[in-house]
Amino acid sequence: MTVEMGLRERKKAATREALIRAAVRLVLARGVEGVTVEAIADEAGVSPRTFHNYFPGKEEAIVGPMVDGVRELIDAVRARPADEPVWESLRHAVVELLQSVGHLEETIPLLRVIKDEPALLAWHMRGFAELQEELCATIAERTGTDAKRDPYPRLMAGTVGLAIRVVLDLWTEGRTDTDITELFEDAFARLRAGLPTP
Amino acid sequence: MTVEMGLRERKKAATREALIRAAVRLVLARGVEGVTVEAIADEAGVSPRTFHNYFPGKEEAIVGPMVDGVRELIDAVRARPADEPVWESLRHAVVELLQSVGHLEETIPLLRVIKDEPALLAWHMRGFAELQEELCATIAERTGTDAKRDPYPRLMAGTVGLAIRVVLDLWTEGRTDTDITELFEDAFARLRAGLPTP
DNA sequence: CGACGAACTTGCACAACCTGCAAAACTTCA
DNA sequence: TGAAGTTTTGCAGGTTGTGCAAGTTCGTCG
Repeated sequence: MTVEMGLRERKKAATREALIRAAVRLVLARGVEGVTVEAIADEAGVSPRTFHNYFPGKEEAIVGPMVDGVRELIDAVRARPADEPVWESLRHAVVELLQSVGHLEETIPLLRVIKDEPALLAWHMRGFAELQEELCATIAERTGTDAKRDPYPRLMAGTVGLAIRVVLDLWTEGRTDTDITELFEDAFARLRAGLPTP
Repeated sequence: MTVEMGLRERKKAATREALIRAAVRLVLARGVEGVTVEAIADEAGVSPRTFHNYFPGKEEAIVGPMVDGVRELIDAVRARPADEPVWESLRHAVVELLQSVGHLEETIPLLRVIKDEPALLAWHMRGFAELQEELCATIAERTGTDAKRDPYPRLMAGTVGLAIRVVLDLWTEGRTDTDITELFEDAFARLRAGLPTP
């Protein structure tokens, strides 16, 4: 995947990474209101102006990890064998993603902060919307449907997004001790079955 | 519904309404970037400071109509007979809402602007997230499930939200000439059937 | 190697945003 | 009418986000 990036692009990626890390760390420590763009830039060792070359605002940087995760999911779906049923491709890709989630100790508090802060939640949701749009395109491609007219690929993409979101929510609230993968499999299966009353 | 509000509250509601109208009109005319809070406040006949007493930023005002629509949906669901199956209550409530949508000529362009502007899309999606949370509570109440542990009410609320969003998207892009209500019924039915391949 | 062109960083300036605070205007109720 | 409570408004001040131009670093070709 990471094929021979020149020093230039490596540096750029590193800066982006550093900014995201700094943003997340500071927000977890001081809360969203207690963090300024200047502080994040400082922590990452660049000027505030440079921060704005990477992100329009601090929200985008904080939500950064999620957006990156989204990219991975899309790639994972694309990497599945082309003759596999779409449902299965999606299920496998999500499970892979959930199992490879690092920083669990950091992810949960971050999700909590996001949920509590309207501005963060907004950008987080937008990230999901983006995911669904790309997923939709991928699905349409696979199934040979027309994403512009047929509701099918959109509904499918939305269903996957929904399952992920619900599982993440439940998991974040910590009311369940079930494994997150299992939680997802359950939710996904229910949706595939038309959500029968339990 | 509007039960005997004193002059005070009526004025407040009117101001809010005026601000939303002003915001939407200006945005449709000049685009998001071309509109300042000051201009919106001017158009509505109040001071900029007053604008901020009602909305934290212009995004919230622009997305206002959608949020209000959400409230109506929740009320409509609550108004359905308690012994009706939840699926049916939801379906009826949404259909009622879709049929009572006024300002069609204004709604479509507004949705387009929202879709194109990241900041607006973000707040719009957040509005939907709010909807789903409230819907979830209502559904949990109806079905006697525990929204904190059981994925069921969340999945159901999410499914409804998904159907609405997909239909709105398709409709906004204007690629279809199907009636929006019919579009929704179709999407909803598919989801209830577990989204079979067409 | 060396030097040129492209890309990235930075400071500066500026307009807009948003919030707290206190004074003024208005509504409510007795 | 007058007291109590609510809303509007101006002001002050910190934060945000972007365009521009100058400086710096990287890639490449002679």
